Amino acid sequence: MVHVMLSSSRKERVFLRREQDILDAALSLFAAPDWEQVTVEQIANQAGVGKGTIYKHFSCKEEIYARLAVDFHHQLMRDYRSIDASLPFDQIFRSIIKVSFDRLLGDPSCGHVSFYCKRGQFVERLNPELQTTFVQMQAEFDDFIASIMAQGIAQGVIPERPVNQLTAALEATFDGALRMIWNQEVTTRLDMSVDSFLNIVSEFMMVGLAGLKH
Amino acid sequence: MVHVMLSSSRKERVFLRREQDILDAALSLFAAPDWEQVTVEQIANQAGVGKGTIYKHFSCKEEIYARLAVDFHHQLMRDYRSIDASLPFDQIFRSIIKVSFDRLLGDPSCGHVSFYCKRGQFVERLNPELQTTFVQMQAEFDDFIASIMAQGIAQGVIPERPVNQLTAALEATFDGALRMIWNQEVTTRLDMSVDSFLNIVSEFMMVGLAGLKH
Amino acid sequence: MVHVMLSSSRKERVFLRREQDILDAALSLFAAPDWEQVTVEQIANQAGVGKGTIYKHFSCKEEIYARLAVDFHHQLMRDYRSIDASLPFDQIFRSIIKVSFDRLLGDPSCGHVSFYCKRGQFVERLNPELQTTFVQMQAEFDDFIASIMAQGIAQGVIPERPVNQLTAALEATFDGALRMIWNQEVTTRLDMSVDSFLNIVSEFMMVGLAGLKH
Amino acid sequence: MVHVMLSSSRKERVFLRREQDILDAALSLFAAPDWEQVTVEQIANQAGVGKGTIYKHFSCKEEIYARLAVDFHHQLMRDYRSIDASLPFDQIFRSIIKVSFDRLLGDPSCGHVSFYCKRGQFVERLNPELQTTFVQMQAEFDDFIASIMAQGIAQGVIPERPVNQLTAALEATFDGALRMIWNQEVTTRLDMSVDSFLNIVSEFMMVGLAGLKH
DNA sequence: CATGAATGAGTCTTCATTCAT
DNA sequence: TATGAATGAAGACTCATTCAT
Repeated sequence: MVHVMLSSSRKERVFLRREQDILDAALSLFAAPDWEQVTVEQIANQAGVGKGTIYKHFSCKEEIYARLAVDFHHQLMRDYRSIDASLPFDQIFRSIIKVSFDRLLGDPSCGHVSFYCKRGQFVERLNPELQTTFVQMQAEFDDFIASIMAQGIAQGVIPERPVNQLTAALEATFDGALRMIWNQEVTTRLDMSVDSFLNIVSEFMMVGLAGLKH
Repeated sequence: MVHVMLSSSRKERVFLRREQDILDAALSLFAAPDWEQVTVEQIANQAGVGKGTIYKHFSCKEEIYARLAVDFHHQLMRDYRSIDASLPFDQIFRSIIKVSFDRLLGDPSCGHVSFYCKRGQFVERLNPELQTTFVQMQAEFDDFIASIMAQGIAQGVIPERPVNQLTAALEATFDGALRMIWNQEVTTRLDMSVDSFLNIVSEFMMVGLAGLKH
Repeated sequence: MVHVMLSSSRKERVFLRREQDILDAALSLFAAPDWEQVTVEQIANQAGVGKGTIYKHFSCKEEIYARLAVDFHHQLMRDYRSIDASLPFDQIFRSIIKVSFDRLLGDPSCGHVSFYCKRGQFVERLNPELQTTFVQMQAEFDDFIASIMAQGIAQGVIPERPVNQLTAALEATFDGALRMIWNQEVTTRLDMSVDSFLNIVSEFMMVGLAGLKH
Repeated sequence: MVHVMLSSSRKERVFLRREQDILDAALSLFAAPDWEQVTVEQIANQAGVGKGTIYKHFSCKEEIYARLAVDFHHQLMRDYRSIDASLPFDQIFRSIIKVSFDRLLGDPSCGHVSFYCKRGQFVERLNPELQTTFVQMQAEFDDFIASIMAQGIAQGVIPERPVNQLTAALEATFDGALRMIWNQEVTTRLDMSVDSFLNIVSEFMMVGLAGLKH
């Protein structure tokens, strides 16, 4: 009995491992500059599986992207939660920025995926289950940010305004900065190191946030 | 002889007019939400020309995008130059932001095009001539921004730092804000009007810029 | 030893039961309008067995159809044999028609299966054993019909002609009528009830058969 | 001017000829026993054109079948109209049967196509224009049959009943007979020549029709 | 020069069948 | 024996680009 269960569990483990192989393969391909042209066949080859196998794990190509985005979200939230919540606001804030950039830059494909999944109609095309997941992810993220902002307001470091107003420009800056790095505009056009760029952007965000009028 | 020349000249005018027709057609199609799926055939139909004619004017599909980006750049620069240079820095700065957003939001296709042309490897795939044009465009833009920043520094409104450091985060914020608007994140997720969003973002940029430490 | 035999016998019973489960599952799926798109996986799911199990019982998908056709043939023959052979010919004849239509229309999947198995090359692709079975089935059916026709001839109700000539047009009418019902031509295009249609067709067959000249 | 028009007309002629090539190719492939497995690529190869060319002429695979069915309908109607309408009913009736069988048996693919297009949901999946065409075709056919039947009734050869009741069983017999010939049941199982079979079937139809009670 | 028919490589997706556990 | 994951050959359809007229 135990043996049977182990055997069954093994099969399941192998299946899940292969699913991860596929996700890893996709992620590695999405890191390349031509990530938008990645085909299901390429993913299959890279994962060392047949094309049909992909469709045992994912109902369509976009579901792979979605799953990667979900995985990425969980990683990011784990990173966030590992930040010491007792630190003063500005240190938490900087940590969040740093952690976010680290994640997104550590693997360009993460960024590509996030970016892809933000495309108009992307979520709408997913199956209902995944749509719900995406909604929950957003809520989880928003809640976290809201709690941090509340702390900042309590500490008097940032103005007392609705959270969405506080984060609006931050998100914009963050997103834009990422894209500039991915597009290699930072190192070529701006001619500065990514680190310097991130320092400036972080400073900018901190100052901008604190300076938002009441 | 004269007749022939006139005839040739008229032909040439017709030819150029047709080129503009194609560009206009492409622009109008790129305004739709499904602009990424626009085909050469659709452009040809919209322009009222044959598909083959497109290739008399542009060596490939991407060249159309490139040409639109060039045209857009010129419009934007014209807008910029129409700003009264004698105003105080912060008014000029706000005007630039306003003018930029107006252009990019007034016509979604402009945004789509700029966005498309920033894709990795896009410029590299163009023919040398267009590549040069893109480099010049960038230089022209940089020069303009540099001159404005110099003014701000001279007026003591912004810190005395290299231009690229001053503009780095601004560009990021600007880009990110645009994308958020296009993706309809502003009106749905952040649940605020585009106008409110732009006000916050502009304020944020102004404050952030002024607050960049030495 | 005895224990082993019992065990084996039970196993065997379970195995045969499972085979019937598969056949039942297939039959139930073939009843739907999209029966031509039924997949092996659907059959396995419906039967509550694994896809691989199907291939322990049937060497290929078509063999399932073949087996269903065989089962159906036996049902039909049983129906036929339950008709009182001492009745006058025309009552027997009408009973046969009625029984046949009842069977084939009572369960659409029976019809779909018969129809499928009549497709060109279908029998030829089967394994020799099944081919033989099909030949025997046909022979059994032909013999039965021949005996009925002989009765009719003896009673002077139908002309004295070779059986194949007597049944040729009957079969055609019967087949065609079935298909018209399945295709819903009867209720839509002809705009009559299936019952009225069957009455007319039965009458037509009876009259046509009796009227075949010598 | 004339030259230009001729030139334009030539292109059009070539285009139409190629369309006919594709239809001819499809028709020839649909004649084979494995006609249900014919692929777009096969049609393209047979027609000597590229796969993409097919889609310049037909929006999808099923449209090819539909067009073939339309063409076939016109041929058949032309055949029908060439029958001398002043003949006595039973001669007209036999002519119609003969002409129909000749057409459908002269080219097996015609039959396959008619058969395919009668499949449930086939017409529903076509574009509205073709759906209308199919409705009109049916109406045209029905009108023709109705006029013939009216003649038969007027001559007192067949009972005075609604047309749909008169034709219901005829259609069934006709359809069934065709399928039996295509499936080679006639020559193998019934062991008679197609001609003999057709004679019997025609006789059967004539007798059955005349004998339908009031 | 203008045209649009022709092209065919490339895309996603399906499914009968196999085979290791 | 039962399983279901894996396979890969097809399949329908798309579209940027070419080229004969």
